[in-house]
Amino acid sequence: MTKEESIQLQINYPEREEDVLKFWDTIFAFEQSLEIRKDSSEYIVYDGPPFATGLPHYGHFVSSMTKDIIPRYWTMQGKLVKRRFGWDTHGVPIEMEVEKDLNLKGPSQIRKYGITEFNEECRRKVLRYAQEWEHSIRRLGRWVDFRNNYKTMDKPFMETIWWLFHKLWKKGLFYKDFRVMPYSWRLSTPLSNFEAGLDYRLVKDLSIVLKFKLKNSNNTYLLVWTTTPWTIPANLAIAIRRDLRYVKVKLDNSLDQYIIEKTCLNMLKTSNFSIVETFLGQEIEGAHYEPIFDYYKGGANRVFQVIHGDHVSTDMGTGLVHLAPAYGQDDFIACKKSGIPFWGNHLVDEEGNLLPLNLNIKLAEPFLINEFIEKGCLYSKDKIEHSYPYCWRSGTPLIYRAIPSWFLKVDNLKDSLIENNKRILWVPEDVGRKRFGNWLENAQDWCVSRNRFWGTPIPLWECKTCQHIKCIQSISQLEALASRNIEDLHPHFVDLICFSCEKCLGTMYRIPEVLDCWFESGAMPYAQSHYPFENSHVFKYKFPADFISEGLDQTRAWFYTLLILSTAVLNEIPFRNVVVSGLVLDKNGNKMSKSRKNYPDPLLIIKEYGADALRAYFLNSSILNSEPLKFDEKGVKDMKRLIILPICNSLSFFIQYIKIDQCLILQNNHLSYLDKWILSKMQNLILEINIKMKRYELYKVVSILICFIDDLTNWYIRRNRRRFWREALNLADKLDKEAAYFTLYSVLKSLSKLIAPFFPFLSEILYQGLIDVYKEPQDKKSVHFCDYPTFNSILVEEKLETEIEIIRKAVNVVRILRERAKVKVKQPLGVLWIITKNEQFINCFCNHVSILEQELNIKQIIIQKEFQQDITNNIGESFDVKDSNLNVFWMTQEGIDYGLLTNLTPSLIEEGLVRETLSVLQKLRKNMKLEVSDRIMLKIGIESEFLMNTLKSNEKLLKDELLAVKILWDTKSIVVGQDIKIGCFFIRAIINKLD
RNA sequence: GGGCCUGUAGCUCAGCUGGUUAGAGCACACGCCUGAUAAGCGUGAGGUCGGUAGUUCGAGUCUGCUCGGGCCCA
Repeated sequence: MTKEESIQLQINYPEREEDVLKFWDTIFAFEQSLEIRKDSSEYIVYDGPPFATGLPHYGHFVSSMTKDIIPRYWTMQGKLVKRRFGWDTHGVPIEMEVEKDLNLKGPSQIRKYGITEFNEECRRKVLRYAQEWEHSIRRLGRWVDFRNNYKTMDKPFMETIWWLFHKLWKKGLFYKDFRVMPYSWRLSTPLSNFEAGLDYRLVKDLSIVLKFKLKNSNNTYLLVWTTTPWTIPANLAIAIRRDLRYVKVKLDNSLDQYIIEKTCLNMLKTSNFSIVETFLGQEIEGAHYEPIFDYYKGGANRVFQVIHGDHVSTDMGTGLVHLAPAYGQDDFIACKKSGIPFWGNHLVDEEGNLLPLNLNIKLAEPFLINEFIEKGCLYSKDKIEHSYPYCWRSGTPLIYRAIPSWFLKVDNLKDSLIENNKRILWVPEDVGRKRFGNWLENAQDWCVSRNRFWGTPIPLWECKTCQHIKCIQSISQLEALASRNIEDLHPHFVDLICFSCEKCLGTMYRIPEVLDCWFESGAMPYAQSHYPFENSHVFKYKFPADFISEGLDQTRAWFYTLLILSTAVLNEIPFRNVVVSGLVLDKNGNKMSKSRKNYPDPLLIIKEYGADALRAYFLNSSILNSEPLKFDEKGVKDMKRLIILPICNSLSFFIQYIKIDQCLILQNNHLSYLDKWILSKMQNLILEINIKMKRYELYKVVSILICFIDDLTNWYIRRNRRRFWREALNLADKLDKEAAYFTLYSVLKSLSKLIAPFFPFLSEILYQGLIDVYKEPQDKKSVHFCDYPTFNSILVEEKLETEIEIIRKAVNVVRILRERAKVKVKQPLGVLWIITKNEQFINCFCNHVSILEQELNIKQIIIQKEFQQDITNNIGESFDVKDSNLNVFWMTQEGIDYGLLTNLTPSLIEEGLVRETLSVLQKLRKNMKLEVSDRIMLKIGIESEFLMNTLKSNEKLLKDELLAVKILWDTKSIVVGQDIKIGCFFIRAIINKLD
């Protein structure tokens, strides 16, 4: 590698990554990495399937990275880690998109258009970004099998879903009930909660307070608040909260007494009243009242009474809330808890007509108000402004409506869910213990049916005659019943199939609902292998997963459905370890949004800084500890600077000199103490990273790595440069040089393997660069085929590490002293006193006195227990201690006093000038982009006779250091060029490269 | 409305079980170093640790309340 090439490596690093991609292709690296572990035990990872209806965003990059690091790590640990990509293909997003594309509004139009055509359109469109996904994920460096992928719409996948459904059906875990859902009366269809959130508008609505007469009292009324008068005919109960304080008030000018929550008294239109009684809500719980309408009279035992409702608040209204379980989610839940059922006869039809009046609910409101007035039960009428959901397709206000639905009983699973969850390692712990734990504690039955078209049909056939229900568990079973082949399991195929009822010989039709697509992703461990129809013998090796990782938003989604299904079917945990990632926000902490374009294209970021820089950025944040990340391009740039470039530079440094030295014998018999030190540091790094990885604390890895890189580049390499370049004139020098090469080579080699899981490209570049110059017998074609480095305690030198730490601190202190004294490091100084009573420190400084002298450019270092002002050594010209004023700067740190003598002697000044000149001329060499081994001819022009003499008397040194074959001395004015400042003098210099 | 997370320097964040004078990186200013490094190192300025009330000899840390931000659920 030439200098030019090494610069290329840094500047075009992202292009080098692309070379690596090509290299991997040519050697079939991913396939090969699996092949070499084919006889090993498996480490199982599951891929949570994403939707390919949009391009991958940063969140996907984060989880793709995580799902790459962990498999790479465990592969290098000797496991076989198969990685299969999965696609989610069913659900609301794709149906909505296709509806828009085909300009269809709602189910009736879809039916008219044709479910077959609609579903086939969904099938065509759902994977249209799959290519882009594959490209992005490949560019990120993730190794995953796209070819052998699974899709939730595949026939085998869907068949397993049926089998699973049947299994739970047999256990009696499904039941039919109502679920209150957002409902568009304009389109006559329930909407998903997601769709309901699409169009919230600020609107003015009626806000009325009604009087409900308490039973068995002549004049006591409950004051009940509502903003939906049209639901009053469907009233079944009134909710209070047990813990709130209610009052009974008596109006001054009336015999009426009203019950209202104490802090809601301002809802009374008058202040002329007196409080008769104060009591807790629980005291009127169970009280019966007289309904305003009698549509539901006699419908059930427990109707028309006061019950507890968790949702009752005092912010608005009266603290008493009207409940119509058919038309409100809270209403339904509160009633269900109190044993008040909704039995299915609606007062509002599917088009939104209030049946008793045969008028649309909104148009009916004025008539209802009149009726309230006539019945004498309207207490007050107002308008309030609030936000209310509208139908995103038709623009009409949504209502809530009880829809017949199928539920999975979670209640009897709850204890097992909680127990099983304790066996899962969550990162971070709190998400599992608290967030997920609490969610499990309060787990509600899961509504698994959806009123949609593009999904896995619920495999239930119902007899039109006797309502008998049959659950189908396999394609062959259905084929037998239908006496024909079934090519596909989507509704537009299987809904055509009916057969005769085994009970009454009536005809059985499939129920219209499809399954919640979360059921499908939760069933992915079984369905991806078409278990148990195929692969049943290997399933036990594929379950549970050792590892999964997704975003925090999956707590109640994928993580939950995986656990529910595995608990229900096998009473097993579905995964042993899970890393929960946070959300990627834009630079300012806002949600990233495609339409606002408030973030840079991920592929452009990769093109600019490299995939490994992006990976390092994510890895270094706490996003893998579930915390949100404000994405900032600058952070990616920093990672390139702190990790990518130093490692590239270390490699090019090594290669540069080893190429010059040509013959190289790697040996380790003459290691210097710094060699031992960096090797020891490397062992610690190996140990720490392995610990973090086994705890799945990925977010702690990068900071440890950055410290090591600093040790390597800013101390080991910098301190040892001379060992690499100096000519080895005798055997000792030669052995020393070899030791240096050996050390740096082996450290970089270990580093390449160590970082391979995290930075697959950088590690490959490093590894290939190393084996290109020297190949060891155990070397592999790719770094990713290697075993992960293991900790070797024999190489650990604790005492040495401590000593170097002390020395580095001392160097820093004295640098500060120099700065305060305003003396550059280039200017040699005579004496440094280090005063300490600590024996350990004294030993340490004595052991490494030469390193201090070099680092600090000081002639004599005096280490003492007490300060004694005797300068015994000759430091060029001896100081006249008695006559001259010693100028000493002092500083104390950690019990050590440092005293820096700043008096300059002529010889010190001379040496400083020479160093200054050398530095300036080296810079000139560098600016000319000379190779480090290029010989030059130097022409130098100097005005000052003093400087001229000084430099001339150091001519040999100048020639050696600058690789100058010849130096021509001249007066400054003769030499063409810019003035260069040396101390208080000026020179000019011209460098000519010799061939 | 509920659960969880979060609030520390201009920005991004460390600060474990309470314990001297609250740290790092970026940015800024100044300086230094360089025979790999389009790099690196040092110094400086900058904070009533969201607010408040408590517990304590002692609170950024624990508790209550409160304000702001986020995610999920309703």
